Amino acid sequence: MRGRDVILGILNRSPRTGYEINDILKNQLTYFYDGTMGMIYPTLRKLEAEGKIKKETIIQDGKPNKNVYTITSSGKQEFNDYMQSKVSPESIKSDFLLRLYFGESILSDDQVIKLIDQEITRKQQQLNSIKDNADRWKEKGMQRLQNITLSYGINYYQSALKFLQHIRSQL
Amino acid sequence: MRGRDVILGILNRSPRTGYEINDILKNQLTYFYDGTMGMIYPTLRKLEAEGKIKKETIIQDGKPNKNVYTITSSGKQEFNDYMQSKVSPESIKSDFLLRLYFGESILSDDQVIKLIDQEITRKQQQLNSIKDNADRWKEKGMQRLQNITLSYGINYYQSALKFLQHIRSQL
DNA sequence: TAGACCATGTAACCCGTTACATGATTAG
DNA sequence: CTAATCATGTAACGGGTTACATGGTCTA
Repeated sequence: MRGRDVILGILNRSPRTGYEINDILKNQLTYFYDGTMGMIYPTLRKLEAEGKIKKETIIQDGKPNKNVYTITSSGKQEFNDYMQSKVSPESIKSDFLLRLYFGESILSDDQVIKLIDQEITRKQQQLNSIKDNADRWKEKGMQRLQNITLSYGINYYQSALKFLQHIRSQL
Repeated sequence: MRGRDVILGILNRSPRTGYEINDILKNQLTYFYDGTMGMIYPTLRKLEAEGKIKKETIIQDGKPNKNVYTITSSGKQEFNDYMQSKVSPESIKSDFLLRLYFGESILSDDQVIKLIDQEITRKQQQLNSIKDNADRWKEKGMQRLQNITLSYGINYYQSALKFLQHIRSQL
């Protein structure tokens, strides 16, 4: 699972600009793929050089020009190969948990509480954000399997929050 | 949160060999940091070159020699700086969810079921593995904050499993 | 008038992965 | 006799991040 698989998958649905891809990553894939703007353009460039996607420049009035990318048959081939390949295991990086792990006798009680409160706030914001977005997404048409990924995300944030609030109340 | 922070944090507790560091990553940090053997040695090498850690070679009989690494005061400084720095947001990469997201009209029903069943199996194994390990860890001495990270992990796997089993039963 | 949104890209760098390379002891 | 455990490293590569670079429109 590399950035190119994600981008190819998005373009496999419909042609998009780099900006739109960023939007999808931020709003629909947040809790299972963290791709940044800085990764999108270099990847699009490579994919284009390899002939996996095609660029079409659209001149706009009053707005910057946009480059719309379309997947080619060779790109579709690569995406299909990816979809049939072995699923790679999930990978999580939680700086929050790492600090708790190392925190004993390094962080003061106040610092620990602050750490947990901050994490609760972050998770709460993320939960709100995917919930807000879900409505717009549903209007534009959400597929059955995509709806499962959304519920997965909501369930994930909710259970993490419940746990964090529980331990918070115990100290 | 980079590999070096993790290694520095482990060595800040007590001197270790690369092999022992790997063991800790695999057994205690699995669900919030995915570091591989291939990352440990290069990082140890860099840290040593920078004077953040010191190597001491211990000649063993009947076993390969081992290199025990100890943190230096400059290494401690870097680790403390890390612990006081801003917490970076969690990042998750789930190939499983990505495939569900793209799966509509590409994967057959059978393939979707297989995907979910495989994920259930993986999560089940990870849960069993951290539970098994927790007993040994507790015997060797587990700190209060570390116990929170362990519970977090168990809670995470259990709620993911519950969700997956629920959607599995609905199709 | 400040901030958000639209919109794109490159060069240099860094971190980590992969592939390559070795080998003895111990438990089942 | 086979697999697991102990034990370490390097060279080359790749993917992604960071810093740098630009600028108009629209909304509060």
